[in-house]
Amino acid sequence: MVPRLEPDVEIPHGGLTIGEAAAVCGLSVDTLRYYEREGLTALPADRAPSGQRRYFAQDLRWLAGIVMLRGTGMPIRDIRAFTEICRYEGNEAERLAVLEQHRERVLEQLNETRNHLAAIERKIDFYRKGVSSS
Amino acid sequence: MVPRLEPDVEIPHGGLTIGEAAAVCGLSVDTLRYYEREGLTALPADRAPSGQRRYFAQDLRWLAGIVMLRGTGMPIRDIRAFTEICRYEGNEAERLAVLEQHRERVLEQLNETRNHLAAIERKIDFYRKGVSSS
DNA sequence: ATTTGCCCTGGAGCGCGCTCCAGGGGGGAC
DNA sequence: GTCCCCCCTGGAGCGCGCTCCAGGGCAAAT
Repeated sequence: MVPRLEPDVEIPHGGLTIGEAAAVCGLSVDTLRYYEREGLTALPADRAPSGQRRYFAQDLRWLAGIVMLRGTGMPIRDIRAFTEICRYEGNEAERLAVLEQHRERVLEQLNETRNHLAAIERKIDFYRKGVSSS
Repeated sequence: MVPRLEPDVEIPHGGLTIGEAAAVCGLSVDTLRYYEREGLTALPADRAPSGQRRYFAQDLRWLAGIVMLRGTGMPIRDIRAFTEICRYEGNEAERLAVLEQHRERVLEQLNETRNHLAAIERKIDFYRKGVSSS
């Protein structure tokens, strides 16, 4: 299952079920529940009278953010910490610091990947020459 | 411990001990033994008469390759398979195919990371404006 | 009324990639 | 000799991020 972001999805009045929300953000139902248990959601999901979770636009937006952070390798525990500080207002500077620090790590990682990739491409070239000339 | 490649390292006549080799390629001693057990080395490492492993230039070059593949996210089992086919000669085309396929995956992953990163940077900009204007 | 399908919870299980440990063996420095 | 440090093996343990399961419920469709 590939996480993705579907920014303009029609949300019915009663909200989306967990299955629908999962489909929208490209996560599994189990993962969504797991994230909630782990404190990665701003608030526990709303419940229908029957006890089923219901997801609304802001939930999906938050989830999209989590998908980005996870997709760039931020560990669950760090996302939990970030979520934690996002619960209160007035600490935007702190949020900014977390994001900027994460950005640095991602850039480093991107760089390393590019270097490794270059090495792999050198190897590919090597084999291409060998294969084509044989 | 950060994996790295140290292409021109002086190798004494008797080869490097596992600790030295680990230091050179930026892996732990345990990891080196683990890789060998898992069949990620071209051949089991040479042994000194005492039974200790000894690493030579070609071992380090092979390990550097593994570091690149791991560093770009290739799973252990795939590296094992690749190592397997590299044990025989005459299947350079197959090796090439594996590397090219891996290259594709890495490029995809790189792209996704870049997209997520862009989203994170938009968020950063958002907070920067908010923070600086408050 | 029964079937079907998705939902719930708590908790166990799993695949990955190491990492650590116990128990033991050189082998060089002092 | 005796430290001390690094090496060996086999096997257990671990942190992560899910993923799956049992046992049960609601509710719309047939």
